[in-house]
Amino acid sequence: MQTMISEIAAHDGETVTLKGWLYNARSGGKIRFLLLRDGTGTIQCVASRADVGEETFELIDTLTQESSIVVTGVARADKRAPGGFELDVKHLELIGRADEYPISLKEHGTAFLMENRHLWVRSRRQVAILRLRHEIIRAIRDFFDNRGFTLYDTPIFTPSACEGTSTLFETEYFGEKAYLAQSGQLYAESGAMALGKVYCFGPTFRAEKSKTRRHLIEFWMVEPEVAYLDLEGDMELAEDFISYIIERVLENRQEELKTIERDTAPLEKIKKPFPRITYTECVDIIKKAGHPIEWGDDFGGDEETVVSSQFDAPVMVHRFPAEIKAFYMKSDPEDERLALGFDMLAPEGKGEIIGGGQREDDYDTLVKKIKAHNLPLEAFNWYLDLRKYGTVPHAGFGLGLERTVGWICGLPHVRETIPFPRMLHRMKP
RNA sequence: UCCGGAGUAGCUCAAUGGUAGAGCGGGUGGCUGUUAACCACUAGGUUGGGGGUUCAAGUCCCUCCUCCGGAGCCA
Repeated sequence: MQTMISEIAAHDGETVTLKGWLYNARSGGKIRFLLLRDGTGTIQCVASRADVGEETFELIDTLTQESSIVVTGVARADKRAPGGFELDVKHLELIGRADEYPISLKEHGTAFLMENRHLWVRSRRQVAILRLRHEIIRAIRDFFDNRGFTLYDTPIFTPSACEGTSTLFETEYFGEKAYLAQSGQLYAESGAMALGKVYCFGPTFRAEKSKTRRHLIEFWMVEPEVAYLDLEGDMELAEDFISYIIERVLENRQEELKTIERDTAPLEKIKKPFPRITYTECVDIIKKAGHPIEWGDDFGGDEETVVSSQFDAPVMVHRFPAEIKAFYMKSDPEDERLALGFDMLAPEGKGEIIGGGQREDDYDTLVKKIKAHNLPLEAFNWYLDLRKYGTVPHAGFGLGLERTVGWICGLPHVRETIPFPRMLHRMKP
């Protein structure tokens, strides 16, 4: 029977079998220290010539880093051991001898680590980050599932753009042009009219030549869409959503946060309600900070940081100029120049993690907006049907998973938040 | 795509235009409590590719490639 290293404390004094990989080895004259990892943790195994016998002792001296081994021995609490417990080895079996492992315990450059991403994921830090990603995904699903949302999977092959602005990956679909989805939103809107409250959650693709610490070419996005919801309700939903994710991570993943040396104080400070400020107020804040900006300009990374650094919690900026926002956004009835949309900016200068808002629900207005954005009307016939057959006010948003993971983990770059990041000019391994 | 920086041993980095080096990793040996162990010895190089200047180029010039950082666009 196999015992996982994370559960070793429950087996103090017992004989257990651990299965894993050799992380590091140190030797004394007649004693060997083997650091074993199994994906749940690491433990120091101690082997003496007298305990394991001549043959096994010599085998141990030939073990290379990352060789897979099965070790049986007695678990024992020991202050000298990293992790508090160690294993007195009785038997050791070599499963697969590793070739010279490229990733040593010393420092490496980013390029080298990215080229060896398939091996890099074994390292302690990467394991912790991937577990945090998993926790965040589970929290996302639980949040919506517990609130009566239905998962509504949207297609990845799509016949046309949903926003004219971003660049799409073009591919071929049995002789027809097809594009990889850059958002599931328009399809999710059809789900809201069928099921009331839905969300889609999947990979999305943007062929933008973006080369920054916040961009991936392929990234995961969760997009809720709710019938009979307005902008204010949408912002409340987003605020509850983010609060829930943070709460879950702090509750379940202290160990991993410690491993990656994340200071949790900024996360613990996050409490509802989140600040809500209008785009127009934002422009004033940015101007006062000495950045040149005019009403009507979109925010760059620096501008976002100026705004978000003024608050402990994520800040929601709403009512952007309609001109710089997508065609499907509803205009503010109190000021037609404004769109009923919002962005949520993460604290600590991590930038936009959510974009969303209320959708245009009037048929004629939507047709005008599609035309004004120079988009082909016929591609949106099905979408316009949603306004033709029982239109209702509705709203939703999209959350970028990798940016959220990067923020919560306190990482400077999103490339470590997904097992195999697809970036500009990098598709290997 | 634009602006900046960098490519030297498996990895991280040194080397005034004048004989390419260290630490780690690998190999061999030593050590009974190591914590990225330590000590000794040892192997390991077309200095990113191509062209040029020079008596002489890792070093200077041109060009291409790759990577890193930033900008724009966006989640």
